[in-house]
Amino acid sequence: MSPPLRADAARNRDHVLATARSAMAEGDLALQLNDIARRAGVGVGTVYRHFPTRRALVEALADSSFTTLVEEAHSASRHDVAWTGVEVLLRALLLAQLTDPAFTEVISTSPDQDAAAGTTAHREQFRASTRTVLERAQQAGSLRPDLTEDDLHRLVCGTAFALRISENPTDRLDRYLRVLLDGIHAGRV
Amino acid sequence: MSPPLRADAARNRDHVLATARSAMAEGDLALQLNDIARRAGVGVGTVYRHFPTRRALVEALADSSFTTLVEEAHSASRHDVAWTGVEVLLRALLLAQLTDPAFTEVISTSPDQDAAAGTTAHREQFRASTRTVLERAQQAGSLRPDLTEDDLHRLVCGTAFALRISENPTDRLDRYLRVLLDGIHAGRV
Amino acid sequence: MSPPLRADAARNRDHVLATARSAMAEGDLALQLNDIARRAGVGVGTVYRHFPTRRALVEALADSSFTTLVEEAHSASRHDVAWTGVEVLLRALLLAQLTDPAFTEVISTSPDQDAAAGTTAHREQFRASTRTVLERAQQAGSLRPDLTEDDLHRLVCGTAFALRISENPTDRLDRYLRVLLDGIHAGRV
Amino acid sequence: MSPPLRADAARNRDHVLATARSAMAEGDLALQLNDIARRAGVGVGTVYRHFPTRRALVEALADSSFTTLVEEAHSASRHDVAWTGVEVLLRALLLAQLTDPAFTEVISTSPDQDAAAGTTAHREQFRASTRTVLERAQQAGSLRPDLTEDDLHRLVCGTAFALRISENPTDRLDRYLRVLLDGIHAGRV
DNA sequence: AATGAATGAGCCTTCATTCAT
DNA sequence: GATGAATGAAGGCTCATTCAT
Repeated sequence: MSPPLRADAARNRDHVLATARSAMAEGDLALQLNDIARRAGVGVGTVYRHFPTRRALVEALADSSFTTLVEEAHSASRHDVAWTGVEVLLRALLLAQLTDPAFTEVISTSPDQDAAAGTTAHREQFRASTRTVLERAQQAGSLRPDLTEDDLHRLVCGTAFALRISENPTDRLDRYLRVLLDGIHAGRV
Repeated sequence: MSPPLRADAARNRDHVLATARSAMAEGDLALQLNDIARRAGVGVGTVYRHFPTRRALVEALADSSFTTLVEEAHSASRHDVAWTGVEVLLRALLLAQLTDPAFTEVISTSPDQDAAAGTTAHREQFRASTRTVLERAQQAGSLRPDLTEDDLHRLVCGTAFALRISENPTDRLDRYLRVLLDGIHAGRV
Repeated sequence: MSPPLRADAARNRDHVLATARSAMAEGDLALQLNDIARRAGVGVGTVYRHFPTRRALVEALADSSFTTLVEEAHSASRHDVAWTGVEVLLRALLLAQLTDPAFTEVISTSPDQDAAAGTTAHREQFRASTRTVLERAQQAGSLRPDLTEDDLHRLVCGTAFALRISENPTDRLDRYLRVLLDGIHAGRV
Repeated sequence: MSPPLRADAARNRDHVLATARSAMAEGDLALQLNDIARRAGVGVGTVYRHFPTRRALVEALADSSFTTLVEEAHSASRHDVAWTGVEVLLRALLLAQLTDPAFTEVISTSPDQDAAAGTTAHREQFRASTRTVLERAQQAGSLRPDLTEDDLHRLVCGTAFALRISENPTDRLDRYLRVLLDGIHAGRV
């Protein structure tokens, strides 16, 4: 659709992205375009050219996490054991959120009016895989039948939130994930 | 500690609080002191006198939810059936968050450097009750032994988050709470 | 409606107005609020408090010219000789435009969505007087019958424009005004 | 003076001009070079190469109106009836302004420091014809003797302005032009 | 010649906080 | 105590112009 970027432009764009990623990693979730420009040693205009809004930048940052996740979700949807698919999928989604604050923002938020095409596509693909995973597990009788794909999605976001407000998120990851998995398992109902 | 407020000052304070509560209820989570002052028909200075920081105002707003919750937690800690205590406590904590955004902010956040005495006290009392509830349930064998009081606390905040990013939080409350309760129940381990 | 300004606030407001008037007189028709603030030695916020938009400032600037003009127009509408009323009115309107660029902007422009109450009132009063002047002169047979009050209004704005793009506006004023007056006199038709 | 343009360059130039003309016709009087470039599907650099300043572009746009006008003015200067020459000339100048905003900008403005050769020439030719028309009419006793060519010029610009700030310029053209013509006719003095 | 990415000054506006009245 | 005017740092964004490709 759009022509490939010129080499120098691409380099700039990547540099801005890298800078933004660092900023977020350091906990600066505000991600102000002016600030990123300054940090990247680049004119504001350059940042605005590549990312007309803060949201556009966030989505671009989230892209790689999203790509990975989409693949993981797809393979999760083909696991021999349906329930294992659920486990794998949820862990992947949770891990992505612990790792990448930009991704967390995108995934915890309703789709943007004018999201990048890529983001919309990823979302759609991920939803599809999730739906498959969910249906298989429900048919296998291992997943509560009263949960929808949206529910799963949000419950994982909630778990990620619980981890985020904790001191050592990574240490607790397995425990909290286990709680979630046990909670959604059908056995108990 | 501080002298009782003059009657008119107290009236002002209450009015500001009421205004702020309305604002938050309407979804204005920014809660700008200037804005509140204007809405309350009161000078900015007045707001600042009573609530030197935004956080102070938020804590004041959260106070009544906190008071209620502390009572509920206390009575939960005396339930005949330990597990029922857990259920009651968690539901109360969850409900408070769905109802009162100010409370949500306070409870999802590490204690403030210079929090109001009341807030600190409430927090402590609530922690104590929670601890009791938790220990009783763990001794009764109904609650996973590997969960601490902090874990419980955060898991509920996570569940509240999951509800908050949903369309009709109230409709889903019971389902999500059930997931959480099943997840933390010891039966499965 | 709004409470009277505090003394110091009023002083500030006046100072900003004076600064803005100077700026315009010096030919700076852009009238940027930041710039005015700097020139006035006042915080930007102060300017914005008193004049939330550039237009509000312009209207405030135009106010005194408008007040004078409205009076002149009113007395013009009571002249014994209807045609003299026309002459007086048009000269007054023309002069106001040569003297006050802010007034020129307001009067050459369609009424603002949210104009100050004063501006709207002035406009209305001026229109009314103009209408009277016009009707009397038309009934006396001295003014072309095919001209409306809007036409008069705009023709004067046009004449003011002709003067503005000239080197020595004031020197030409009488000549251009004469051309206009002769042009709208009925005698010739 | 400058070498003839390469064919493709000429095509580009024309295309930019056409785009700019459309933009102005649509009421975009700002005429930002960046914007024009984008609309024309051409690099900014290309626009800058052909038109180093906004003004240069405006003058280029005005060129064709100017050419036509110069011819009309010339033929007006040869009318049998001197006064008719005045009528024809003024109407032509007025019409050009109603039709072409670029021309209006050029003609209402003092000659540019570094105007294109063509513009300067056109101006000169137009001035010459106007002077002729004016002198003949004054000698014939039909035009006020106290008007200079500059006066005529500006009075027409003023009339154009009056029309421009009106709702239906074209509907009023004849009336306003009549007012002007009657105003400058010598009969009345 | 053409391209269009980059620049960065600079305007607009908001808002937390202070302090004279 | 209450008031609300003043402050000005700070962030958002645009756009004329340059220059490497």
